[in-house]
Amino acid sequence: MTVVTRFAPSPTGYLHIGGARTALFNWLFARRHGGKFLLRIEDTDRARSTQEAVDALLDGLSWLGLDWDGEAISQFARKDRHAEVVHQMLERGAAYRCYCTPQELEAMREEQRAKGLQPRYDGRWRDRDPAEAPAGVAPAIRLKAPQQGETVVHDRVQGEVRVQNTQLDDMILLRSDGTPTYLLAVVVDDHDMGITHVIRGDDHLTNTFRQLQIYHAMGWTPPEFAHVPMILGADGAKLSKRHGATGAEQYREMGYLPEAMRNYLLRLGWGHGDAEIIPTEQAIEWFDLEGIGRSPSRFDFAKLDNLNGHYIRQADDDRLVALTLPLLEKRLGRPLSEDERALLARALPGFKPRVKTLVELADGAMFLFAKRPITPDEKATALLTGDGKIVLRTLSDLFASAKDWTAASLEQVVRDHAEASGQKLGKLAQPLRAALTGSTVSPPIFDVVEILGRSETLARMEDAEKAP
RNA sequence: GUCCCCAUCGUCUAGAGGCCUAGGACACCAGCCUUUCACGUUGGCAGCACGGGUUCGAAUCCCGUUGGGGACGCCA
Repeated sequence: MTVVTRFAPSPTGYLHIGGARTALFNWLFARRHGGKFLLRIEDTDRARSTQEAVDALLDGLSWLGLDWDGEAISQFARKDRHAEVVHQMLERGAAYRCYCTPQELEAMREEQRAKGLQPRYDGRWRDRDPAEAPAGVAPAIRLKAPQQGETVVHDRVQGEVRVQNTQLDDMILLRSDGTPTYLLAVVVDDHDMGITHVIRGDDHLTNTFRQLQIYHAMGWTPPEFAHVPMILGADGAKLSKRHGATGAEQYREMGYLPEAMRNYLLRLGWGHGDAEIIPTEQAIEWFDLEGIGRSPSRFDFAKLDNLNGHYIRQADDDRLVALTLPLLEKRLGRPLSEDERALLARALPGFKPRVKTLVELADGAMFLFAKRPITPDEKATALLTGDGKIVLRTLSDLFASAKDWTAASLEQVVRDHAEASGQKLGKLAQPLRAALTGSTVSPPIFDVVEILGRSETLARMEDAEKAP
């Protein structure tokens, strides 16, 4: 049997990070088994389902590198088929018409709650003669659910989960306006699309009982289910806007690499022995449902940062330049020239091991393009007084007469001077760093000197000397 | 409120009754490396929620308590 999985988000305007992990698991499982990964947009709520909202979803998935097979399917477009199935159920006596008004149902629920009961439809139209139907009321169609026994979900993550059928009521399948409800649409679509494995958030676990009843009523074979525990915020509460970034594209903006996100999301709720760094190729080889944990996990930025730093170090230089370019241009408010791009490319290796995100990379590289005189930060300024100025004067002279402008030879010049004058190298390097980068933290300073070039270096040193 | 699920270091996890003196990773602390900060490397801190069982033996099985999460719509 060929594996067919799906990701079925409703368009909320962005790809929720929990949804992203669900999509990743489905994608991985399909790729692992040489199956298909389908995408279905649950767009039956017309108000929310704008084109922008759908595009945001697709963008998020594309960024994460989760490619789906075939065209994305619109659930809304399938509403006639959903209605058709409900009418089949009506014909075979598995469903019935309910003429209750929303007000009547609300009153009923209110009464039940007052008695401390679980609010449930009491089945008042289940066996009632349709001839008693009030005139002018369009009926909703409900499932004639079993009233005895129990419904059991054999879940690949949660195990065997059972509920008494008395806990479930006769759910609405088709609204009085003829549109299908979510529970029904999902089942029909999953069946028609040939989905073999439904991997989704465990907020759907209790929905599964009702969906199973629909499968049974139609005589369809249900797919395998795997309900993945949810992702919580650092404080253990359900992940929400309050926790900051909930959308995948926000992570892109914060400078995370898609491969780092994939690795992080994979390890959040799934494990394979002691493996931590799991590139996607390896993940496809290893991914299984057995490795999914059963308890909810908390989102941890520190670990994401660590992973992102790792993947930045691994990343190809040209790619990093391309990704950082727009961030720099936004900061500078102008495009980078060819020369400046080359400068960035040469400086990149120095930044790679010291940044966790592309944003940090862009921030760190800004000094390269700053207009003279640069503005040193507080700590750097402190290094550029008294002794610092003397150091710069001396180094300026040494550099000015240097015949070979390379990091190695310039470093040798400074080292020789340090030794001759009995000073520690750091004593000389720090004022230099402050003068050239405006900071006390930077890539190796002689690399910076080489990359900046003779004239810019000497000019910045002079600026710092002259500064009050 | 009713029903369902869950419970190992601060966080993510390994653990399928004896391989557990509970392992790894992140974070944190210290040493080394070093021109800064990182990277790298060495070491350290830190956990089986609690209470009962079952068993020769329990982090692992059972029950309860507590705590957390989810579901209860003519939303998805």
